[in-house]
Formats: sequence, C-alpha cells, structure tokens
Amino acid sequence: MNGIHNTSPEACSDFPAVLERVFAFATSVQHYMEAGLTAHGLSRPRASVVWLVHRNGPQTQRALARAIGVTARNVTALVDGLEQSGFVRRVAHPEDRRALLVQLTDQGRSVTARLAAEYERHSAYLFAGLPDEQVRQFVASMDLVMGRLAQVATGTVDR
Amino acid sequence: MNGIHNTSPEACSDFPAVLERVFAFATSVQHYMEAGLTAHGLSRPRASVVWLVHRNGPQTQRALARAIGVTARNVTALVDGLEQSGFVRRVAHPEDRRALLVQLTDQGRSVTARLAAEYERHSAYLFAGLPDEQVRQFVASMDLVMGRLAQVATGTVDR
DNA sequence: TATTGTTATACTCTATAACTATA
DNA sequence: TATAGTTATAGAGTATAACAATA
Repeated sequence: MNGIHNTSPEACSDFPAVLERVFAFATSVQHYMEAGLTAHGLSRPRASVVWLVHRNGPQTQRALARAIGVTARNVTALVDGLEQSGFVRRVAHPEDRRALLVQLTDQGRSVTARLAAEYERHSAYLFAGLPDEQVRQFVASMDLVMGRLAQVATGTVDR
Repeated sequence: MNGIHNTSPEACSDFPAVLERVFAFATSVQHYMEAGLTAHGLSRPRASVVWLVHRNGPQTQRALARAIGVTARNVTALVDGLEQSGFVRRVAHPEDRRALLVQLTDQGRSVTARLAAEYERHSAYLFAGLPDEQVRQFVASMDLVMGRLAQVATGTVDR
C-alpha cells in the first residue's frame, strides 16, 4: 500500500487515541446521516421506521419496536409523526384484529427512492479512488471492532 | 461529479453497501458510548461538557456552547443537570462579572479518571491482535471518509 | 392469560425568543 | 450596542405504568 513506515520510537498504535478517532468518526457519520434525513423531512428514528418498512414490507408496530429496539409506546409516537407528515399509513391487520400494519404511502416510497439514490451518489464520491483492497480492509476492520464492541457491551469482557 | 468509470466487471466494491456498513458501525459505536456513559451517570451531551472541562480546564458556558455546537440555552440546561448530579460547579468569572466558569468537582474529576481508564482497557481489547499496519490504515480510512463527509455536508459536492 | 396498541406522565435534549446584568 | 446567562415556551425521542380490545 502506501508505505507509511512509522519507524518513530513509539511506532506502535496508541489504542486509546485510536478509540477516540473511532468516536469522532462515529459522531461525524451521525451528523451526516441526520443532516441528510432532515433535508428530506425525516429524523433518524423516523427514518429507521420508514427504512424498515421499505426493506421488509408492511409490519406491525410491535415488529418495528423489536427491530429498532425501543418500546411499543415509542413506535406509536414515531408512527403518529410519520402519519401526520404523510410518509406512512396504518391499515388493519388482515388476521389479527388487535394489530395494525404500517405501510408506506406514495410519499414514503418516494422518499426512500430519493434517499437510496442519494446514498448511491454519495457513496461513489466517499470511496472514490480507494483501492479495492483498502475498502475491503476498512469494512473488515469495522466488522471486527463492531463485534468486539458487542462483547464489551454484553459484559463478555470485563467492564 | 468526478467520472468514476468503474470498468471492472464487479470485482469492485459495492459502495452503497459499504456506506450501509459505515452507518451500522457508527450506530454500534454510538450505542457503546451511550451505554458506557449511562453506567457512570452521564448522558452523551453531559459527558461532552464534562470531557471538555476535563481537557481544557474551567470554561464559560459560552465557550462550551461553541465547542459542542449547541445553543447557550442548552448549555444552561446541561450544566444545571450536571450541577444537580454533582459533577460540575459554577464559579464566578474573575474578570467578567457577566460570565460563569464551569469547573469539575471531585466527583467530576473522579468520573473522567474512571472513563479514561475504562477506554484504555477497552481499546486495548478492541484492537488486540491487529497488525499495526491494519490499525494505521483503519484510522487513515476513517479520516479520509470523514473528510469527504464534511465536503458532502457543506455542499462542496452535489447533494 | 398474553399480546397489541393506546393514554397518561415524566425526563432529556434541542431550538427560538425575550429578558437581565454586565461589558 | 454587544455579550453572558437566564426564563419562557415548544417539539422530538425515550421510558414506565395502567388500560382497552383481542388472541
């Protein structure tokens, strides 16, 4: 690759410093996401609802709550907001009369299409010029760290 | 944009898929941060105040507001919470009688020390066994993507 | 009895706008 | 006039708990 032969005395990685970079990176990505969604009239939590329905089809609020990891009460609020702003609609569940299905409206389908197009465009720019190998390794590193974060979080490791 | 003529069959990376991984990674890191802070009685916004004071010493709320990127009103609320929970204290500014300085209490100093120790421990685990070169490249990739995200966000690139 | 979704209530973070006390 | 911080008000996201209708 590009020989960054850091021969300096402390050539070894400063792990806490790397973790701080990871935090900064995550925050930066978060801001990017929020900004993009806001421009389309969506917040991050609402977008997660829209995206789940887009990907997996009409679902009960209960299913959404489990997928997102929030309480049922919260999904009620999110869907309320999304219904008011016209992105989704609640319809009766065909078999279970307790449940409702959340489905996208035309406006909801339109916004997911625009977001997908935007991400395609942006991702092409974000990773332009990077050697394939570097991209692969980047993804591999993220996956590895993500996996270990999960272990730290679940207490598999000492906290 | 800049002509990215991806001529290879499909040996090349699926950029939108990579971007989705980046989103998942950022979300995962965010959860890890929140969880760790909550365990110490801090929320992410409050921790950012505590961390800034820890790093840069006693500061006015105005300075904190600018550093964090929120309104002055918000900092008032954050410092209110932190004062109630005993992490910081407001003291008169020695020269400017309009201003207040936010400084850490013993409890505040204690929590930053514990957090720093925890991050040191966790980072050692998170990156354990990774070749130095891979860690360096991971950081380099994050930096590159972060830089381009900023460009996308500021509209330097088409949106 | 258990589950789906709601109402009721509360806490945190965020923002604008108007106000005070000082510079 | 401008700045530092506050009060007032509002909206979004999160959580628990109690309740209705239905399984």
